[in-house]
Amino acid sequence: MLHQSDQLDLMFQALADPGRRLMVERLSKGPASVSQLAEPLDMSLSAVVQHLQVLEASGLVRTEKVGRVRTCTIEPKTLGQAEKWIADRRTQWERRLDRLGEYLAGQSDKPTR
Amino acid sequence: MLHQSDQLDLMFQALADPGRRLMVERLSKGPASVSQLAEPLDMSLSAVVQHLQVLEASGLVRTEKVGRVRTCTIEPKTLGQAEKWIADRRTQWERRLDRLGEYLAGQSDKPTR
DNA sequence: GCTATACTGAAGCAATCGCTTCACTATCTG
DNA sequence: CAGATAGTGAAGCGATTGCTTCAGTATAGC
Repeated sequence: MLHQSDQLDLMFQALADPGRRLMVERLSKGPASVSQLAEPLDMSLSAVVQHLQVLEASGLVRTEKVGRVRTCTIEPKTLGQAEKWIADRRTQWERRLDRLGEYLAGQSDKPTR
Repeated sequence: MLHQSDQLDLMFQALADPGRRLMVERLSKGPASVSQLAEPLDMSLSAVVQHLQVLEASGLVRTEKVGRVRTCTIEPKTLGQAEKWIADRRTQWERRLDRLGEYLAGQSDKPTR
């Protein structure tokens, strides 16, 4: 079983590369073959396949081979997990700021008693 | 000037480490000193400082030194940028699925004419 | 069956990462 | 001033990354 934290490691690591992000951007427009993913990238096909393996291991992309072409699809659920982690931290911070604001407002309503 | 893509590289790279994520989680609850950030982590203070530099370079954390203690704060705006990139990809994919669904529904309304 | 296509796998290699230790510098506190 | 505290900086080192090339396999189309 894969721990939640390890999963996040793999996801963020996968997204930390501009080439891999480009692949994800391409896939968010619809499924694509390996060669289609490789086309805009200035590197060997082997390198692209290695990037693809990183994306697949992270769960961000699912692939299936039919005949000689491997078709790649985005996995929005996994993308959603990364999104949620970030959103949780951000909203936690913002709620803290709100509470702090209320506290300060309370202080100015009731000044040095 | 820092390109948008480079910025995302640094952010996702920064978030790809469990120790650094723990620091961000801690900071989302409120500002902290370097030693406070280090406390739950099983590594030298030097290592923590290095992680902190990664977080700072990514723009996710801002720090300020007063006297001998450096206080670290989260930067929710940067966090929001990473969140937005993910959300954009996910919703783009989901809109595509919706359009596909409508198309298929249209097909079944008007079957093999 | 022959050739082109679409990958696949392994080895190798330079660059970067995530630490460590050790030595050092400020800044409080009594 | 003497010590304790909080962090800084550099060197070093093994592991991981991001490629490359080269050699191979499995389909597809003629």
